[in-house]
Amino acid sequence: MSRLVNGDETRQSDENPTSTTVNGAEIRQFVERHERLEAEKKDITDAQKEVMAEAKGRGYSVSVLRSVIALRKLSPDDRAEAEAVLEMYTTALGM
Amino acid sequence: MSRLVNGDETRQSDENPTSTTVNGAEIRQFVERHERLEAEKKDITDAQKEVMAEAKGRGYSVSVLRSVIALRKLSPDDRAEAEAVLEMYTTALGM
Amino acid sequence: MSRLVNGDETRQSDENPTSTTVNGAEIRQFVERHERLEAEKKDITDAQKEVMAEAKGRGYSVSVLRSVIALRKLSPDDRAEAEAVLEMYTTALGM
Amino acid sequence: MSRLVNGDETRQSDENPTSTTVNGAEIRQFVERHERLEAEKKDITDAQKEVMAEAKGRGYSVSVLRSVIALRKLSPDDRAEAEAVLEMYTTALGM
DNA sequence: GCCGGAGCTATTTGCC
DNA sequence: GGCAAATAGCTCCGGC
Repeated sequence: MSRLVNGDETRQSDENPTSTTVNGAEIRQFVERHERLEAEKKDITDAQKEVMAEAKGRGYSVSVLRSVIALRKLSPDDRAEAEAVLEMYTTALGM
Repeated sequence: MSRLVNGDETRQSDENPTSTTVNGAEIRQFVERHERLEAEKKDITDAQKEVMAEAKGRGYSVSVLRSVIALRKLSPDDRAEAEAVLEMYTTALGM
Repeated sequence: MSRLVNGDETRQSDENPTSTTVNGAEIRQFVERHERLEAEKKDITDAQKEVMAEAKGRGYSVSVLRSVIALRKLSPDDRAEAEAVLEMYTTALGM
Repeated sequence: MSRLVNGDETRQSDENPTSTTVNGAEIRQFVERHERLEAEKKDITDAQKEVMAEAKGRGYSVSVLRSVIALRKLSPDDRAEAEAVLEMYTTALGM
């Protein structure tokens, strides 16, 4: 059976009765730091939703705004290619 | 069943020829706020990776840590129980 | 307390011991017909995935194909407007 | 993080000037197969609506029927149990 | 006729 | 890099 944790056997020894406590605290640190960051991400995601909701309230199309943001993410070359490919397909279909 | 754009959303009457400029600034506000938030999310994701990398460097299994976090996520209303589960897991792992 | 089923009390009377059987058969008919149709939908969805997988295997971009299909769904007017709105936004942003 | 198109997917060498026509037919095949399947799905969805409408006309609660179907979906591996649950519900409802 | 909730589709993220 | 699970957005249905 393989071990679920990485090597460094000394840190996992049963010889030291305090090691569990120490490791528990340590693992808890990592877990809670990660969870805290996760919560921050959620807050930001919510803020993004607010941005879109506000834009919608101002009369803008949320879906188009999303498209604009996606386009801005593309490098100019990528964007040119994206448009070229779409046009190639639509042209091939007579659209 | 899906539409690329919402029905009525131009928000552009032909009456005011300067509206494009004004809207340009407004659109830019929304777009840039959204992009800024996206960048923050990326920073946080990177920070999470650092947390995991550090934990790994301390000898912990990243996959086990992820499992622990996932378990805690399942019962957010009962943190005491979540902590008991965490302890059970760490104990079972000889930690 | 509100009743979960619609009126027509006579169909739910306890006076007739056979009504449960009759209604059980009837409800089962509806449920199973619905489930059968659901299974057919799933088969079709799977077939659609196969179509896309095959197209991908032939070297086409699945995402662009999806865009093409979405465009074909739009009425010519809707499509023109969608493109106009996107262009308006990108122009306003100097893109 | 998202791209509008996949990286290398043009599938169009410049060596063969007729490839667009050929690909047009090929693209059309994929697109139309997909659209045809979509239409079939719509027919089935309509049939499902008819089932529910008919059940409603027979005095049943659409929402309860949906619940029953959802329950059966949860344990597809144990149809006997699902049927027991169905009977329990129908009995509890005085049906 | 509108609002809220649920189901489904599509995109994204993590794993192999 | 591909695949699969998780998440978010969208659409539709039912209820008020």
